[in-house]
Amino acid sequence: MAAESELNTGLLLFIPYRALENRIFAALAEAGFDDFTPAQARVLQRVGPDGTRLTELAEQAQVTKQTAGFLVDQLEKAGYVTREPDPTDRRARLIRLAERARAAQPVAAAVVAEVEREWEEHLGKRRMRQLREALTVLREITDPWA
Amino acid sequence: MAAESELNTGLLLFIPYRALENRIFAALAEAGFDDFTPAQARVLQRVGPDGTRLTELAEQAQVTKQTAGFLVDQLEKAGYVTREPDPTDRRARLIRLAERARAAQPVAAAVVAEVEREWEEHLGKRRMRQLREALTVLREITDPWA
DNA sequence: CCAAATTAGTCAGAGACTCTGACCACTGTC
DNA sequence: GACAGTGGTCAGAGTCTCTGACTAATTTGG
Repeated sequence: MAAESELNTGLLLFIPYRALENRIFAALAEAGFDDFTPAQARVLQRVGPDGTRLTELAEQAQVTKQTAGFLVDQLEKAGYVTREPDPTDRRARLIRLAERARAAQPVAAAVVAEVEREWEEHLGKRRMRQLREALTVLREITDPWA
Repeated sequence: MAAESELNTGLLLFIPYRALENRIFAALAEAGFDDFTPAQARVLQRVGPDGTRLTELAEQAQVTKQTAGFLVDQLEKAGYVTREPDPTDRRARLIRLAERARAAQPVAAAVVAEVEREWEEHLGKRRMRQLREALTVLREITDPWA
């Protein structure tokens, strides 16, 4: 609610985050991956290589499992994920990345690499390293599930 | 879509941002300011001390002006903002903070200060300063409207 | 072993958010 | 003073998210 020269750290964190997200989204759309929404992407991003349970996705994305289920439905219809029974627990099902998601990964990774390179160029190697180090340490007390 | 030890910088930025936002939201709710939503808060946060036009709020919050108008309607009904004619342009109206928003500000500010103190304690003064400096410089190339 | 508590997920319904498209009122320019 | 541009609203639809209630499978305690 203020706009003095010293922004609060939260907004300072958010600004580059959103810039990166926008870039990724635009690049994916340009590459033909324009059939999913930001909300779906936030869930998709958290599907692990060996599959992930719905409840776990919901926790990490900080939504209810109903919401996560709804989003996974869309992603499944669009061919980005599959649902398979979890061999270790017959109540559960594992969400796995499908072909279309694996095709999108390199595109997203390339943009992330490109943006990080731009940032490093602007900040300088030293400050970029300091930024990542500080954020990594900060994660210890701000990441509720890790 | 990956979970190696080295997270991409975007996620690293997002984790503490969300942690801070959650803290602010919880504190405001506990203080009785529980009658607004996150989406409304993101708009409210951007109302300047001398009032701000709807279009400007929309740009900064990265939503359409229709969406911003919808959110301002809610905030107005809940007593957080007022709409007044802009003396310099009869098409425009200035959104201004109302009493209830001014009452909430110190609560939010206190939480931000508290969280920043915790972060500084965990990171150390030096790394905290480096973090803020890097983010401030990064803003130069990631903040589209500033 | 079995009853109770817990956990994984779904279904139903409602509210909140966001968009596109169409539109009106005012401003600034030539 | 027409006209392109800007500030804002109205209408309608699609998306996201939640609460509450429920089923099925697992885990726990006696």
